[in-house]
Parts: sequence; C-alpha cells; structure tokens
Amino acid sequence: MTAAPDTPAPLRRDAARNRQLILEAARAEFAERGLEASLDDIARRAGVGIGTVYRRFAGKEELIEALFADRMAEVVAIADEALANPDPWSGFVFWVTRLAEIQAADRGLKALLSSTSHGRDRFASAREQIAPRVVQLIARAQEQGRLRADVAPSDLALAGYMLSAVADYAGTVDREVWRRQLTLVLDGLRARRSTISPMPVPPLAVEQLADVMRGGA
Amino acid sequence: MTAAPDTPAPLRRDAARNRQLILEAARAEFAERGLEASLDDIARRAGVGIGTVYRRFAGKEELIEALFADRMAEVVAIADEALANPDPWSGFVFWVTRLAEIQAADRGLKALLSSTSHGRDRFASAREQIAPRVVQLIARAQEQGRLRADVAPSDLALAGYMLSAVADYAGTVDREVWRRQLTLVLDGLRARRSTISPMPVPPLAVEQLADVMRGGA
DNA sequence: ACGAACCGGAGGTCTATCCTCCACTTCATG
DNA sequence: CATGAAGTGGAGGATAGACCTCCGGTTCGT
Repeated sequence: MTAAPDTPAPLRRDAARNRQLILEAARAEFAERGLEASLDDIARRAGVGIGTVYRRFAGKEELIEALFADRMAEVVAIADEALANPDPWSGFVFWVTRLAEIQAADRGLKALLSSTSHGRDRFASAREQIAPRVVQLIARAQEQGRLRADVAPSDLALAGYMLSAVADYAGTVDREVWRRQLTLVLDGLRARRSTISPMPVPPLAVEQLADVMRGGA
Repeated sequence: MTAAPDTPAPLRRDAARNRQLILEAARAEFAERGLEASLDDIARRAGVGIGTVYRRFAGKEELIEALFADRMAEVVAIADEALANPDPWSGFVFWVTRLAEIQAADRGLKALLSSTSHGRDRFASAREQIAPRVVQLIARAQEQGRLRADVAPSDLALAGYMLSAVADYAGTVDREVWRRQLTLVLDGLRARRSTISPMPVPPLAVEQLADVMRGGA
C-alpha cells in the first residue's frame, strides 16, 4: 500500500545486472549487424541464457523499443541543434553530417530511420517530429542561397540513406571513408562553388577496396 | 564417331525450351531480388519443376555463371566505350551513368560487381579488366582539369555502390529517382562549377517517400 | 511403337530463427 | 541461516526457408 499503484516490483540485484548486460549486448549487436541480429547471439554476447532474455523482454520487438527510444529522441535533438545554428548552411551541413555519423555507427538505428516496418511504430512520432525540422533546414538554406534550389526533402533522405549504405559496405575495412562521399555530396548540394572542399580522410587503397569486396553484399 | 570429341548431345526440343525459360526466369528473379533469389522461386516463375532446373544446372552457382558471363563482358565494353569518347569528362560521366543504370536495373549484377564472394570468381577476370580502364578514365578527366583532383578510383567504386543502393531502396516506388542523386554526386565531382546541373527527373513526393520506407530495409 | 530423355514436385536434409519450459540456483528477508 | 520467491540456463519444440535428390510417370524423336 505504500508503493505507487502500478510500480512493478523492483528487480533483484542479479536480475538488474543481467538486464543491463542484455541491453548492452543488444545495443552492440544491433549496431554491428542491424535489427536482424538474433536474440540467441545477444544472449551469448551478454553471457546469459536465452531464457533470461525472454524473462526480461517479451520478445525482440520490446527489446528494440527499450533500446532505441532515447536514440530516436537524440536524432530529434540533433535536428533542433541544427536549426539553432544561426547560419542556415552551417546548420544544414551539421544535420547531414551528424545524421550520417549516427547511421554509420549503428546499423539498427539506420534501419529504424529508413524503414517504417520495424518496432510496430513506437517510433512513428519521432519520425514525425524530424520531418518538419528537415523541411525547415532545407528551406532556410535555400533562401540563404547556398543550398541548391532544386533539392527536395526526399532527396536529402535518400542522400542520407545512401551515405550510410557506403558506411555499411566499407565500414569493416575503414570506419571513416564514407566521409569522402559525404564531401562529394555536400559539394554537389551547394548552389555554386568555385573550388572543392578538402577531403577529410584518405581514400581507400585498391588493396583495401578488394578487402571490402571480399566482405560480401 | 562423327560427333566432335566432347560435344554434349544436343538437347531434346522440350528440354531446350525449358532451359531457355529457366534462364529467363532466373534473369528476372536475380534482377529483382538479387543473387539470393531461391531456385524454387525461379522454377515456379519459369513454370517448371525444380527437378528440371537441377537437370540443366548443377546448382545455383552454375546458373549464375551461365547467366552473367556476358553481362560482365558488357560492363567491360561500356568502360571501353567511355574511353573511346574523345572528351575525357564526357567519357567519365558516361561511365558513371551507365554503370549506375546497369546496377540499378539488376540487383544480381550489382552484387557481382561489388562483391568477390559469389560465383567462385568466374568473374574475377572481368573485374580485373574493368579496374585499369576506370583508373584511366579518372586520370584523363583529372588531367583535363574537369574532375576534381582528390578523387581516387576507390571513391568512384564506392559512389557507384551508393547510387545503386538508393536505386534498390527507392526502386519499387520510382525506378528513376536515383538519377537525382547521381546529378548531385556528379556536381560534387566537378573540379569547379558556377551553376548546378539540371535535375533529370522530379523528386519523390513525401507520400512516395513514406511508401519507400514502408517497404523495409 | 518404343526406349531414352525428360518431367514435376513431394519430401529429405540443413541451418537459423524465435520462443517455451522446467529442473536447478541465487537472492533477500525474517 | 533457513526458506521460498525470484531468477537462471539452455535443451528442444515449432516454424521457415533454402538446397537438392529421387523416381513414377510423361514426352520426344526415330
């Protein structure tokens, strides 16, 4: 009677620790291998039995929701941060860059951001918050005259997707090469320019490219 | 004794027809769904039993080889055609565009071009022919001064991959949107420019983007 | 007409997933 | 410390999908 009406009984200490281990393992596994990472692998990585995972989370769906709720909020926050930048073009570049970084670092989050069919749309609201902010970011930068006038919001979504696709593809060999493609795309997005932006990282050597191709997909 | 030493006996007419049906179905299936399309599906699409497929081809591997040998040769030919263009920049643009077109139209070919792990490398030689031609295409366009000097061959490979990734992603909703991203990338690859290149196709509407995202991945 | 070639597709084998179940262990409390 | 509720691990059931084999029956070509 002292407890709040529906506070679930607190977890036993070992259970709480295991729950944490599971979340950490899941985060790592989803980041590396995407949302189709198996619960068995997650359990193994956490050093825990599969039964333990199912005792804590109804299923994969619930685990994903528990993990990614705040990550999606983080993306919304990044859009806000971009809009807070007084220089429209800088804000725009910040957004595109940060978004690509986030997706490059986490295949699971990438899937959640570019697909509607996971997580029963516990995440729909986050996506709905992001969209208008991106529209604004684009409009501002176009009014300023630095962003080419013929790009639509959907173009930016596709550009983000494509950058994270390279990150996935080459990520095992070089975690950062995708930044070169980003540089290319950003230079393509400028309304006009007389020079090129410097490349932030060295290119893949042919040898490394062969390694990437050995890696499948 | 009249036959050549190792000419395999000619196929019966029905068998020859079925072989053709299988090849056509396989081409379509691999193009739409990539190399992991199942032989069962291919058989069904060809209107033929699975047993018939296995009577003609030892397995998936052999089917892939039979299908894609000339397609890979075609890609080599495109590189040659690009090199034959007297204007280096035009040749370069031609190559990037045609390559993206080909990969956008055929997921199987895309996989073969960007991965080493399929087909036991019956295709290694084709890839080995392509590489030096691309190096040349890049070098020529850089010497001419129209292609930015800081792009490496591997950057182009990654750019091709990433364009075909958008094509895959959005292809079910709009077969041609990827051309907008191509325009962006090409404008980013120019050494300098004062204007933008016109977009070849209209952008995806927000509604359409939602459809794309509904489609998974 | 007749035998060789060919056919379909049921079903065997594998692999990989999600998830259940329960005998056993560990924790927290009186 | 004793006790029982909470927690644990992992074998294994259920399902799914892929590859491929086999063979009774059909069709072609001579």
